Amino acid sequence: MIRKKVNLAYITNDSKRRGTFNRRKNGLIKKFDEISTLCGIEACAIIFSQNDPLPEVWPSPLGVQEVLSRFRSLSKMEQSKMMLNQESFLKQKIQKGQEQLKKQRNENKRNEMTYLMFQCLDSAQIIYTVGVNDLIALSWMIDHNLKQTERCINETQANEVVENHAENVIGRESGMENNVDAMQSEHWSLDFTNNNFGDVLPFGNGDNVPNGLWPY
Amino acid sequence: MIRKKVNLAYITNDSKRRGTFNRRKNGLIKKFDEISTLCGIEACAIIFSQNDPLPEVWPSPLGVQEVLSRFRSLSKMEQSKMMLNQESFLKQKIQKGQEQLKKQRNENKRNEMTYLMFQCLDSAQIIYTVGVNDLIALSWMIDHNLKQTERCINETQANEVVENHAENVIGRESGMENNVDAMQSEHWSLDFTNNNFGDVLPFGNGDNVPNGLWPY
DNA sequence: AACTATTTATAAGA
DNA sequence: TTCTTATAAATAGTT
Repeated sequence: MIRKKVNLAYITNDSKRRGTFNRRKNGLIKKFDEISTLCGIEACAIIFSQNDPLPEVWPSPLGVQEVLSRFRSLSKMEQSKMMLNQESFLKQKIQKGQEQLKKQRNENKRNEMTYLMFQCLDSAQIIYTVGVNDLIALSWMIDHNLKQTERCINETQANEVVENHAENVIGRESGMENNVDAMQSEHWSLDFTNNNFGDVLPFGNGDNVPNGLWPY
Repeated sequence: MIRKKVNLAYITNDSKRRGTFNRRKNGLIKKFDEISTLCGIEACAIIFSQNDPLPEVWPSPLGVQEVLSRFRSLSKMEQSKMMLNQESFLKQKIQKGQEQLKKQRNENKRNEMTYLMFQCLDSAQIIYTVGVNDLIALSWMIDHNLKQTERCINETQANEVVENHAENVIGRESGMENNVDAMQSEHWSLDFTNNNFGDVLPFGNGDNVPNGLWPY
């Protein structure tokens, strides 16, 4: 059974590599069968193994010849266009990768801060080994969470008032509001309008968090 | 979200087909990247879409050219060998498919009969719309299940006698045995040594069920 | 080759 | 188009 994600690197163990090659080659060929059936397209694949001089081909030696002749019949213009496509494709891929990296860093940071926050709540004291930057981020996050909580409460209050047309719930709600006020007044707060986390955490915008990336 | 297994047939809806094509093409290319990284092999793929005259290629237009020249440099002998490989490969595939079909039919029959059996237990009467062949199969299955149950009970009895070194459990066990005897004597039974289900249900062997296919 | 715990791919919806 | 999510399919490591 699979015990972990595959490590995407050359498999040095010979028998493992052979096994993986065979399994994945079969999977690949099955996928070719499927896409050509589902989408009615022409395609071909040639896969050399490390040992066998004869390659595995799809759909068949003759089918490969047919696709190859269509491929070779592409005009020079089309071929150079294909090159350009390839180039822009690669650039696009790189850009996409960078965006995903940024996103992932953001999520990692968020998870770290959440963990830290719960650690603090647990031990009821700040963890002294974290750096000042993380403390700032943590504080910002607590601040943000509080504001969000308050917004939630206000919305709930507004809805309940509308739904009930009555005064008998106002007392309880006011109590909740007061609790939040108390929490906020006790909360250690910093000014986050200037910081140097722009690349990882989209601070510096107050609550105008761009791209929905941060904090939730 | 996926609601059912993909129906492996040409997708007539244009936009769905395009979507599926793009998704699967990307998956395919990812798999090529992976197998070549993991196993360090040479391979190439050319995938024409239905609309675009330019195909998608992997690993790149130049990479394709390299693999193609290696492919073309195969000797005539190697090429004909490849053809033969293809032929035996297809034969093997057909045989495998037929075996799986047989297996699946067997399992389907088994499930049907189990369902029918529970229907009968539920309504306490035979379902009159089933054919005589199914009734025979059903009866055989009930017969087999009873025998198996009896074997289980005998084994349990033997084990308990060994484990307890005592006589105070024999009474209960004898009672159970008697119940089974009673069930069997009331059970409508047929002779199954001759029938015409050989292809789907491996009857005709008494309890010598071949290949572990039937009944469980 | 068969099994199975997991990971990965992916169809449909938002 | 991209993201989400439920589900199907692939597959790594074992037997």
